[in-house]
Amino acid sequence: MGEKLKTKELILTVATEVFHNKGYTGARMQEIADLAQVNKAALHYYFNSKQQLFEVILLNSFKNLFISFENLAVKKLPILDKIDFLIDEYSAFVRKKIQIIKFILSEVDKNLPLIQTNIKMISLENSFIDRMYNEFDREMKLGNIKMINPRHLLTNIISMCIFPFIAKPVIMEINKFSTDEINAFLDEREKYIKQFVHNALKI
Amino acid sequence: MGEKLKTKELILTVATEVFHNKGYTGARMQEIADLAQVNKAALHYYFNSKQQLFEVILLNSFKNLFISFENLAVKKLPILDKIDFLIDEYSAFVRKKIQIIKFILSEVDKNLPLIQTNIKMISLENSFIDRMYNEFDREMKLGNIKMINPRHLLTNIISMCIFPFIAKPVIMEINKFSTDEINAFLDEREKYIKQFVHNALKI
DNA sequence: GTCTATAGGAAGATAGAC
DNA sequence: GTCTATCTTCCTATAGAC
Repeated sequence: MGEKLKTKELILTVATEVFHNKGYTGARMQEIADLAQVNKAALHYYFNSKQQLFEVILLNSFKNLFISFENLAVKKLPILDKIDFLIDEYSAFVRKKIQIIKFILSEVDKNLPLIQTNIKMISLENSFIDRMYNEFDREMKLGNIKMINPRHLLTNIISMCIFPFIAKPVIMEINKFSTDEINAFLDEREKYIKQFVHNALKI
Repeated sequence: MGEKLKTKELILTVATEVFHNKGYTGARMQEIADLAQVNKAALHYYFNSKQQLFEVILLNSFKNLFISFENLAVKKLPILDKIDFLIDEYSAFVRKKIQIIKFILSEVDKNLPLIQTNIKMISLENSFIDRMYNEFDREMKLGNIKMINPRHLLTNIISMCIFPFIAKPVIMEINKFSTDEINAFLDEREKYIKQFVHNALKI
């Protein structure tokens, strides 16, 4: 039984890799079987169909992304320092999980009902997001930062942290960057995002 | 001869639609033929292979996106008003071209050499982007707005305008928005992006 | 230039031996 | 539980008639 669980998890691991890299329509059951060093029949034995295997992986990926997000350490810091900390955490997160983020963004549209019916399993009571909104609200009312809709503030920060990594090759072409230059540009972004957000929020 | 050109362009039009919606691996030559009301053989007669048809469409799409970007009206306005104008233009642009933007972002990675060898055909001398950078520089030196690396400033603005539309369903789930709520949220974003950028740049 | 017919192969899925 | 062999369907591409 130990061995059996191992096989199923091995398939899931390599299938995750393949789906993340190729997307649903680009993924091939044969490639997954080869990488897992099992036969195609084993894939169907454990997961019934490509669609069902994919759904397991999409939901896992979505949950992982959510949980990573939720588990961002929330140190007790002055609000602007905390925002700096968040920008560092988001940026590190994006660098590490860029492939999953791209996968989710490209597949989520066609599978929204699936995600919506399964999302409730993820506890979202008093979530990290809600706590951030509350904290933004409190600090604004205390007069520590400028007034701004907290949801748009967080959306702005996340957009600035994630989008350039998704659009890396396009930004590269627009700016006529070499490979070294685009990488240096992405590396220095945290500094400029922090500066930008500070300027936007400081009273 | 008139009719022949028409057929080729008809195929190109419907193929563009299909590739934009399904991506390369999801697109089917049969579907393109059906929508164009021609036979599959006609597709190969005009474009030789799926790959070559795709490459024509990817390059066209990339050029169109570039050109739309370049052709943004550059009215003579005070810098902060001009930035407001740009945010409006970018947002309208994203709303109209979201499908192309997603297509480019998902396909550009695997086809970077193709794009790089063909990008030179697009004139980029004294481009819109470069003129914006120069204008940002000038206004900063004049003391009209705060100092910030112009490339990061433009990247910040574009990220805030585009990313929420790409991540629409994810933002919807994170915020527990209904369909109406997420649409209202996206509609009101321009206002908050402008406010945010103003706060970040005003001396 | 456009069609029918079909080649040739790859894909997902299943039956049945072990 | 894992395999080989095979089915069926689908896909890209081509040959050849008109």
